[in-house]
Amino acid sequence: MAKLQKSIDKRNALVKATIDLVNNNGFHATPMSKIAKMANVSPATIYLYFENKQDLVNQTYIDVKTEYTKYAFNGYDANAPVKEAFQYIWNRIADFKLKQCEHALFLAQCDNTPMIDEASRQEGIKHLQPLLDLWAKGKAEGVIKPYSDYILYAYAINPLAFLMLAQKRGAITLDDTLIKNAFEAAWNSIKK
Amino acid sequence: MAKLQKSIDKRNALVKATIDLVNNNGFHATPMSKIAKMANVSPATIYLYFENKQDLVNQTYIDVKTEYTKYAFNGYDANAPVKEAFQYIWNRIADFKLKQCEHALFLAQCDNTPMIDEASRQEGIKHLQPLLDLWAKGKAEGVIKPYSDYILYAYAINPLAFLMLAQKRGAITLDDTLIKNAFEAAWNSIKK
DNA sequence: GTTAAAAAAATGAATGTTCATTCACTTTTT
DNA sequence: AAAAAGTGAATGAACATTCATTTTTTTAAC
Repeated sequence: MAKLQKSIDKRNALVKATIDLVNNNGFHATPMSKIAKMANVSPATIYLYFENKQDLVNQTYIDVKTEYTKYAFNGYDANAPVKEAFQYIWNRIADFKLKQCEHALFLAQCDNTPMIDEASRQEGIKHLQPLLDLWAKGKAEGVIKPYSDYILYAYAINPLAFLMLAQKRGAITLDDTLIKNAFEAAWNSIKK
Repeated sequence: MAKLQKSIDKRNALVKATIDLVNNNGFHATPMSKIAKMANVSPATIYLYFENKQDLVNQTYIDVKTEYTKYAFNGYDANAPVKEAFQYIWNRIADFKLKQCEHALFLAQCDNTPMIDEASRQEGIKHLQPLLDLWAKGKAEGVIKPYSDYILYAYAINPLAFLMLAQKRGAITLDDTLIKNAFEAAWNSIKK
């Protein structure tokens, strides 16, 4: 009850500031005081919304992961043919990483770092279920190679993270042609 | 002169401790005092070998990256046919990530984090030149798709990093079959 | 070879700073 | 006027780095 009365805007500002600062400096190099300043609140206020710094970053991770997967599966038709369905999800994911680059980078940092609690990491994985279901269906139909989900993910989805990073560092520019090529490569590496 | 007299063993112990602790706690959560303790030296001794903490981690990154690429290209014949040559390098890289898992994880963390100086990152990239040369040759011969090096890397090499991470977290076990499949997927995604 | 003085390397204990978190108080909302 | 939300200024712990000494190694004279 008390919690619901608190301004959701403030929580959002804190989460946003956390993403921004952690992206640019890393978790341990972003002081609570800076997060507070960027969110225009007092440091003490953070503790009204989050237990402590670890909780703040865990919740931020879950928030962003949820946003990511919601976007990825938004409008997705689980009954469409496998390739079509996969292409839909893949494009949504690419789109997310292109448009919400900062959020995607934050997730990459969380996933490659001991920054997040194991529990939160597990929690984050669950959100991908629809994609795993699609792969199961594709394997059953003999359309997709009988690899484990991890292999499929490593070959069909994860490369996008690398491309985002390369773009962020100014090494490439992700235009439509490049994305189209990347999808073909992704599909080819998992289709039977 | 003075520098050469200092024990190379101590430097190595410090680098090793850094890898271990940064892997498990992240850069900013590993105090110099712990690195010193693990390397069996005094905190002050670190400053005889490295300018400061940032320098220590930069040098560690370069060290590991050098070791990685040396291993990857060891015994490599640049005149072999493209697929064969690529398979050789790919297998060496997979081998490295399997056998030197901790080092591979350290590199992944450095590459996805604002932990390393941009200069050291650039320095690290140079070491991959032989692979880029091979791709250029492959493209010229029409054996490899005309994608940028970043795309090729994203699809053919980077997935290995994801698989290592999955293994480290206990989600999969990388056996020979799995590696063989992964190579086929890698090659298929870049071959013309 | 032995030895002692000089140089180099190594150290444990400061030093000063930064930071997460708390607290006593104020402002806003109900 | 009571409750909730918010605050700026402590508090105390952790940490990177430095410093005054000590230990080890090197040098070279005998």
